[in-house]
Amino acid sequence: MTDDDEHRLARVTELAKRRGFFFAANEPYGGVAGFWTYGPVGAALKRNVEQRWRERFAHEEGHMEIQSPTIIPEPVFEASGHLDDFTDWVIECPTCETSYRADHLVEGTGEVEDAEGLSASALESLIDELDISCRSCGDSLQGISVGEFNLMFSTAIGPGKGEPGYLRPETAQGTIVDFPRLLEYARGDLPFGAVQIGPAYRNEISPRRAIIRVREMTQAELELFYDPEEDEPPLGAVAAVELELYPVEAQEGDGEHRRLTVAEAVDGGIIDNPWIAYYLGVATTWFHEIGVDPAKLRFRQHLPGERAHYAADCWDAEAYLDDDWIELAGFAYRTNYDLNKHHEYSDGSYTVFKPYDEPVTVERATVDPDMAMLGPEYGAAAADIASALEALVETNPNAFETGDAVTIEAAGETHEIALETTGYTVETVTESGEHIMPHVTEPAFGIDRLVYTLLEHNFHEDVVDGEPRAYLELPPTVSPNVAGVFPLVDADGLPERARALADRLASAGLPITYDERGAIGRRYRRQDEIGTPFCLTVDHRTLEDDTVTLRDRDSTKQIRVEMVEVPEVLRSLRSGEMSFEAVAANTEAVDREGNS
RNA sequence: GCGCCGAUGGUCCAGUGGUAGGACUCGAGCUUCCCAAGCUCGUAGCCCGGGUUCAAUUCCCGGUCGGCGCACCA
Repeated sequence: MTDDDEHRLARVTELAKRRGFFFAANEPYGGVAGFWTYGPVGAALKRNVEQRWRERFAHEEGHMEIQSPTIIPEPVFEASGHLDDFTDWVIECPTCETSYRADHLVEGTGEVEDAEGLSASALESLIDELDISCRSCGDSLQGISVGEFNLMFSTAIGPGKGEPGYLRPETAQGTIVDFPRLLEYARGDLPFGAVQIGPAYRNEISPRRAIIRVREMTQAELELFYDPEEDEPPLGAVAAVELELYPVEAQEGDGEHRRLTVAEAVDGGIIDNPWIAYYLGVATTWFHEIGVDPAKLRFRQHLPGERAHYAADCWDAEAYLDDDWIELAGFAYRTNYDLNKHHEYSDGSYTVFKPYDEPVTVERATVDPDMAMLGPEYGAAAADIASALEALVETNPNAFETGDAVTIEAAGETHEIALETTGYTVETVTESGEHIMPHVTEPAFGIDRLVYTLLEHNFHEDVVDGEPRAYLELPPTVSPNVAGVFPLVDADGLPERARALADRLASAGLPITYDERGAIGRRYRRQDEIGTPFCLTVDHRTLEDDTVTLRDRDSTKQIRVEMVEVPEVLRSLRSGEMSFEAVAANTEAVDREGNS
């Protein structure tokens, strides 16, 4: 094994730049940190990863896919909590210029819990009162002002100062805010899911490590809306999937991973939310299929203090990359937090009508205050009195059953309201169902990190015929190309035959690349480096019997395939229906010279 | 944001106060003809701005970008 775990980030990044996976954007102008361009093969790889995700998490689950805007007006984020919770309070030591989160400093004294919600001035006075000093140089931070830093990119919508808006920090909010429409398309029925694949933006303080930590990323997020009382995931489908888990109790305890099946994790109470358990099972299988190394994948539960403001529980899928566990996806139980907030802040209704199995008949006390009487009598207080009556009938309908008048407090005074003025009645109503607020469980994937993971986990070096070789062991379902098509030599009419084959494959929708330049070995190596799983070579024997050699990237073995069968063979290799070994089992093997 | 280190062809590096060299890659040709062979030729570079200097890729200052550490990662 010549694989070397040293400096993998540097070597993968070098390969990525040289072969066109990704490179820093806007380089001719010096570039700005955290923005990357996907080159020709990188864009193809990323597109394939997105497509595999779409197939698994939207199509196969029967969910809808939408696209919402990336710019969202401020009120949405006021409701969602991002405006407050996405803002950090920052204080900088004037002596040594170290900056801190002001709320963390205050919390660190043990005097105040949860200082995050405080205002800048409140934090400043606390810092003064508690006489907090710089952890780094020890100088006092008294009298230093607290500034704010919001991780959302702000912008202005429309001319002039415009309406304040932000680039979305997650695709989720765009999906959740349009819940009322989505419910309509789901024909009012729970559970249903809506997915979105697209860009999200975070003004990271410190973008790092190539495309691992960026300011513009692509997310693939699924919002699953369900009734927590009734709806259950199809756990049976993933019950036997083995998960590498790192729950809170392990992180705080022995530090060991727990290897459990989905069923064991649910039954053992390790994973509380069954939907999260279901998606961890689905994701595990999917990660393995697209080329994440199973030995370098785990699911880590968020520690209580680590969770986002909207999450009741959260597990991250983490990949071991560059000597570190890096988050690839988050599986969050968002409860009804977001829907509740939008229900309250917006004009929309974020509830679902759940019919009962049988309609129920109930007696209900109601009031219908006679404003024609109350208005002239009480003037400005009339509206408050009406509200008080409505509140009273809900909390204590008996108050309307005794005597000819009810006594209520409104606008700071006590009033006696005649029973007939209240419009009090007890009616018999038939209720056919109730309005409930769905809960949301959200699998959210960072596509860029996943693409990087595939490169790093599948990067290998070996020796073929005495020459070192670098290759990417990408599964055929995600590799940028499925095959390279070559003439063995640039002579004897072979290029024409090879070109015709390439054209035919391209017409059949197969992503292939044609190359006739340089030595054949060099062409193989070039394809190895971009992860092309197969190469087809037209040689002199092709002219006699219409067969070509099919070379396997990982083993460098070759077999001969009938030219007419090539499109179907490649298609089944691409889709994963057939492995190279399976194809080779019924096919003539050939040696390095292409001979039987 | 802070600190340390770095930035030279497409890639990886060497080097210099008088505008640079190698390896690989890439292109043309010869040769070879199933795993980065060989030969010839060619294309192509000193991150940006300011300062010092007759002269700066080189020295100084600032910035940008990158790596690492700290902080941050809703």
